[in-house]
Amino acid sequence: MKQEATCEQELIAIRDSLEILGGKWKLRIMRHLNNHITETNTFKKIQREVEGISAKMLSKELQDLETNLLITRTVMNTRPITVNYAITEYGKSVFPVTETLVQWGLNHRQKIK
Amino acid sequence: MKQEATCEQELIAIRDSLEILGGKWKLRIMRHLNNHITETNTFKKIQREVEGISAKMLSKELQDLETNLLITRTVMNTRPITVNYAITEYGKSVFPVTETLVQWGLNHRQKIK
DNA sequence: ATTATCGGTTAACTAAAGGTAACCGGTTAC
DNA sequence: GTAACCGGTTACCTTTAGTTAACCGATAAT
Repeated sequence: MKQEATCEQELIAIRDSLEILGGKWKLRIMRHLNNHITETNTFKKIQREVEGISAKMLSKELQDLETNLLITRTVMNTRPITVNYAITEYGKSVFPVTETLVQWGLNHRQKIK
Repeated sequence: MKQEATCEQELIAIRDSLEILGGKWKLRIMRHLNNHITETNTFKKIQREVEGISAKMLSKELQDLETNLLITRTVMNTRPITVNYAITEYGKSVFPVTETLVQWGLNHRQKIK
């Protein structure tokens, strides 16, 4: 549901969101997982498809997202071992955030060209 | 209008958006200006109401936002001189982004408590 | 004359984010 | 046995973000 808040509370809410979702990679990872929600998403696959991210950053960002219950990490019983990352129900709540950023970015690109 | 894109283009769009709107302060400043769109927003007033921001950061962030045509800066003919910052028509397009972050932040705060 | 307000700038610094490259154990294919 | 793939970790370094405090000129109030 839509919630009401004072301007001050709104700014605090933005700060809270950015603490969890801010930085260069987290929202991109979340969007990617949401776009591939029916597939298995291994570490290497994510690294290939979220262009430019290093193993170190990906590892750290995935840990942060898991800590905040936005994704799950599952070690699969395969040879060689693979690890599947999946978005949680709660993680799906991030979709509107990524969607507005996608739309704004697409629109901005059109505007400046 | 809503635009369609491939997953790859979507991730690029998010990157583009974050290049312009990312960081700790820009979205908070934009939200504040949007919430006080009918008032005059002077430097000191913004600094008081966007809690925690230093003069240096505010100055820098306002310059960045002006460069990207999201806000205007107007020196007023008052004594002492005041400067009014106002959101542009284009700047209003950022509102949905801040709105989803506000809602997510409010919801998250409820969830973890 | 002194103090205060406005709208900043500057310098010096610290902290956080992010990048690069080497390396790890385990497994499988050649 | 050697090379390749998976899923990372570690150490080292650079860059960016952000903080603190001092200071500036102009104007106005006491």
